[in-house]
Amino acid sequence: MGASKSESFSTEHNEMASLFKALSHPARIAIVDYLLKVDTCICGDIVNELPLAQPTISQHLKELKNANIIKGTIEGTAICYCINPDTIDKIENHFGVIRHKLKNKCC
Amino acid sequence: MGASKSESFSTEHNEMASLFKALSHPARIAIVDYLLKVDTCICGDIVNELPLAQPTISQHLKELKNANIIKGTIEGTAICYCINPDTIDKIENHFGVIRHKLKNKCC
DNA sequence: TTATTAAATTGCAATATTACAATAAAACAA
DNA sequence: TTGTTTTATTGTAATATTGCAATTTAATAA
Repeated sequence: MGASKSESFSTEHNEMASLFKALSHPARIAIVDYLLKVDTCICGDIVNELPLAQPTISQHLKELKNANIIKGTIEGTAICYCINPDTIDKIENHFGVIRHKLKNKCC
Repeated sequence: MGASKSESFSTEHNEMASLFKALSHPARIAIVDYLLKVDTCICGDIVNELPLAQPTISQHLKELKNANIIKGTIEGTAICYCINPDTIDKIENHFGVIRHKLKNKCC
């Protein structure tokens, strides 16, 4: 068909897939990387940093926000985006579990 | 347009995005999960485990293989798939770096 | 050789994603 | 109020992904 059969999979599997989908575009990886580089949380200049138009950046930010990977705080006219450490921990932990399960295996 | 402007981003950013894209579908998360559950590396019954047709599973396995998340070994008529620990380490390390960089920040 | 079994490939339809021009909305300044 | 700045939304075109029936390939067995 074309639509992914998400209803056939567990909530857990769908949630992890959604998190990874949010990170599955180089622009969104670059945005996360940029947010880590900038000391102050002042944002909006992400548009100046990346070679994409403002609506495109806005769309990518929305997806990162929906996935809880970043948070946005309104500061006057601007919006201050920053990374949500909880979600980073969640993903890192997922791989920690995988690595742990792998320990008892050969291949 | 529609195509992602991957040439505008660094190799590093594109590589990480590719890894996450490979994990951005619940069926592929479920495959990885299943490979972790099964003691012996005997595979092919992934098709019996998941509610998807054989060609669809084959396609998902191909994507996981291309991303180096799993490896396939030919065993007679069957193919034995298993997880590539190196790639898991690589991804986990990526989040380790992020978490480390986050330590020196507030939000 | 002819089955049989397991997995990959092809072709196609349905749906999703990406990118951006144009526009709108929201907050503030003059 | 009118302007300015910043971000979001809408609409649309190009491209990518998903899923599967039908078929093919590859390895082995009879």
